[in-house]
Amino acid sequence: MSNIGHNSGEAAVSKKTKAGPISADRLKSFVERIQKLEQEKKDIGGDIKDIYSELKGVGYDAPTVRWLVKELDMDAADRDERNTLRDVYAHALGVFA
Amino acid sequence: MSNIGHNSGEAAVSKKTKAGPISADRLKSFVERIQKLEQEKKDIGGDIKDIYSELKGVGYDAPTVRWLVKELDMDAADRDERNTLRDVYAHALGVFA
Amino acid sequence: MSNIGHNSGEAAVSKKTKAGPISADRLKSFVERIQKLEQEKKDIGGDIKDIYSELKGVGYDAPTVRWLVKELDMDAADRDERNTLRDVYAHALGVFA
Amino acid sequence: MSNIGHNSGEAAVSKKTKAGPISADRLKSFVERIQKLEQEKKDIGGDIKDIYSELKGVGYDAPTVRWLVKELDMDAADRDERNTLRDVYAHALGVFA
DNA sequence: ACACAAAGTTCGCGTC
DNA sequence: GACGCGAACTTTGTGT
Repeated sequence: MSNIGHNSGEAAVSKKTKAGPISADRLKSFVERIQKLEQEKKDIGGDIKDIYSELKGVGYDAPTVRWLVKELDMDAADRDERNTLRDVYAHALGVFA
Repeated sequence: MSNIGHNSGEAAVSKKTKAGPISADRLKSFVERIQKLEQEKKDIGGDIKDIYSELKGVGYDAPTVRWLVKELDMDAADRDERNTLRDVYAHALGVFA
Repeated sequence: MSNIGHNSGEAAVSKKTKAGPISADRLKSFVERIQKLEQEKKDIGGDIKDIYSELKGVGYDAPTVRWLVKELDMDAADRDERNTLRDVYAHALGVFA
Repeated sequence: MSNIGHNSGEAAVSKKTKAGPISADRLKSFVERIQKLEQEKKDIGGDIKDIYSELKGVGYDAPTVRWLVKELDMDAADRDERNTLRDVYAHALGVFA
């Protein structure tokens, strides 16, 4: 078997931990790239939040605008079918007449 | 004032709906600014996801890297105190000895 | 004041860690009560999921039913006002005509 | 039958909307079952929140207890492997030494 | 592998 | 001014 002295700890190792040579430099590079992007994403999130604040400050309703943005983001056909379906179900129950 | 008797629609109106003159143009402007930023944010989210895929492809464990990034994002002092507290509680229960 | 020289570890301790005598028994009791409730909550979640599966199995659309349940859970007046507001905004933008 | 010639809305109907005869009674039954369970779930959620309030009131740190409960819920072996992996990654980066 | 749904965390708001 | 409450966003897990 000639396993003397090396290969220690291979046998019982789960799939995850056996994942290969973990290069610290490579890991560091990945982490830094992610950190950078996370920061940008966070900044944009802040900008969006600012707009909602501003908008609310001049009398608009933020939740409604939020809803608007989401609806506009949807495909028109999908939205129509979804709404049709909702109507069918609501009428079946006799609610929201 | 000639407001006698009708008081048209003011009385029962809730705080939200009375919010003032809703300029369509202004609303449109707000919506578009938000849409633009949301798109950018989404794109960055995609980039981050790509990095995790790449990273996983070369043998790293994504959840662990995610954990790393989050830990690094914390203030060192806060992290230390949090960990100390966790140790105290765990030992109080006699678990994770 | 006679505080010279001892007082070890009191000064720099944050508000959180100074929180008083941590009784292991009491902590254990709290934890167990929470665990029990979490388990029940999880079970109910499973039951709900089963119903959606069943419902889907006989031809209903799960997302739509989900929407229905949520709408029914709302106060009627709130729902009406929300919908009115949405209409106003949507028409202001000239969308979803 | 008087359905000659129009075949109203069958042809272009998507998979979802063609889902079969929607019995209002059956739908109602499903909805009510879900509502009941959702209510119970919500109540339990409230109970759990109460415990955290109580616990905080006598000096315990809620986030730490939350963490404890979650850790206890995990399988011991999984937790160990997760921690090992975290150590490996942290040391690779030379952080949290 | 993608999308949907659930859970946890965090942020803003109203209250005391 | 702080605390508790509620909503919103993010992330994790699951089912297709």
